[in-house]
Amino acid sequence: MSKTAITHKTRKEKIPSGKSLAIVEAAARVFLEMGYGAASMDAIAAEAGVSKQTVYSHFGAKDALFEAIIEVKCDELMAPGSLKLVPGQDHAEALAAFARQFLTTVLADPNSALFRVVIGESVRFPELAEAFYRTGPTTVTETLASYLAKLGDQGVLAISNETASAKLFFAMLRGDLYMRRLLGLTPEPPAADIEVVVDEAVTAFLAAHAPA
Amino acid sequence: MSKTAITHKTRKEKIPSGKSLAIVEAAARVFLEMGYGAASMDAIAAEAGVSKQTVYSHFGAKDALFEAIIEVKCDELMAPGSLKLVPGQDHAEALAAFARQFLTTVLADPNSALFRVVIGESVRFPELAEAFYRTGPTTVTETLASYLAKLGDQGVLAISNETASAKLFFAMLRGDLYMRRLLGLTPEPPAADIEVVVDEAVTAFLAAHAPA
DNA sequence: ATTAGACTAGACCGTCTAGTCCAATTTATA
DNA sequence: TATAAATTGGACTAGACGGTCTAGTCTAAT
Repeated sequence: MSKTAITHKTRKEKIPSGKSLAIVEAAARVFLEMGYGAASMDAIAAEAGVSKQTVYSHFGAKDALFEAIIEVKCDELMAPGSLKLVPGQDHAEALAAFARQFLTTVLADPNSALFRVVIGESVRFPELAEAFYRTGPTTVTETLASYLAKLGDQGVLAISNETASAKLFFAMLRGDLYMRRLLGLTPEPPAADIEVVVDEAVTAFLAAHAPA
Repeated sequence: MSKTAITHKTRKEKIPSGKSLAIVEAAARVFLEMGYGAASMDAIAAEAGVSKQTVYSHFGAKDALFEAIIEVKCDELMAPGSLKLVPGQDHAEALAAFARQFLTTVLADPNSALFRVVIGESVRFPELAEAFYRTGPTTVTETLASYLAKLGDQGVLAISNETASAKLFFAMLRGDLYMRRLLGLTPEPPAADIEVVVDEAVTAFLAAHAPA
């Protein structure tokens, strides 16, 4: 009697299967587009092509579904190993390639929508904001910082505080274009626009860290 | 009968008088704290110590009230002339002072809440996002750009594109601390924390624009 | 004393939404 | 095929919310 498993764990509780996946994807679309408040469970069920009850069977409540969606999307954001920093080449080009990947990812449509929603709901869902910060900025900063430390040791760059320098580099990348994306004032930018930002940042960064 | 003037324009339609002001302030508090969706007109009326009908007499509807509040707050953000760039002194210190003012303002509590709300509601209220961008980033960038152009002409700094350089400078200021404020992960920072960011940004900026 | 308009408190309406319930139906499993 | 589990669809509850309306108070000018 109404014992519909709240947490879907039949068999292997692996990756969300058919319906569950459909719900997650639909919810992601609706939540990211409309925000938490304006998104209705009916809309999500309809978008998933699934009955409302099924949504509630898989995820118990709206906030739980929202949290699940955001966590999934945060992981996806970093998942594809896309943010790889490959050394070996000339360091300016390595930095540029890294920056290019970062900006392309971060400025892409679903991701900037994700950021917007996380910021907008950071009061109601502080844990999500923290999780976002941890999987996003923190991770990526550490990656760059350890690379910068290496460059510093090799004397290629003058690095006194690799973490601070890494943060500064990302700050340079999050410039005007980034802000306009945050405010929804600009569509997903073409690669050329990104390249301009990357060039400026890399140039300035290298100048600011030129070895003595 | 029941012809309570929708737009309160008795006498001189000046600055919002008693009740009107109370409503604006209460609405600002509630909207900035809870966001548009979660804020209820009842809560605003209660917070203002005013009847609901009075709120509706002064501002016709929820969205109108919200837009009014955001516009007022955007203006306040830039109003106090606080963002003055005073030349004359040593240019490093002028830049630092400007940066200090900027960050102190932008990281202050009601202002970062404002930014959060504008971002969160940028889909529903695109005009507000645009207005925010115009009164905020655009204005401040122009101020700095014209100063940088002067420094460039004097040969103090190597400035090839003053607007791009100004944007880069602000990007450097919007670093990790800024991001954590956006996500609501940190309370209003003490002046010392701001000073660190300012120093790093100014140092890097000057290094990147050192004259040949 | 009258009048007009701002204001109040709260009832009220219609709508929307989260969440529940259930009988009927589909799907999967054994 | 038979049985159990998952799903459906839609009715339903309960409450919040935007917005309106009413009845009545207060104040200041006429």
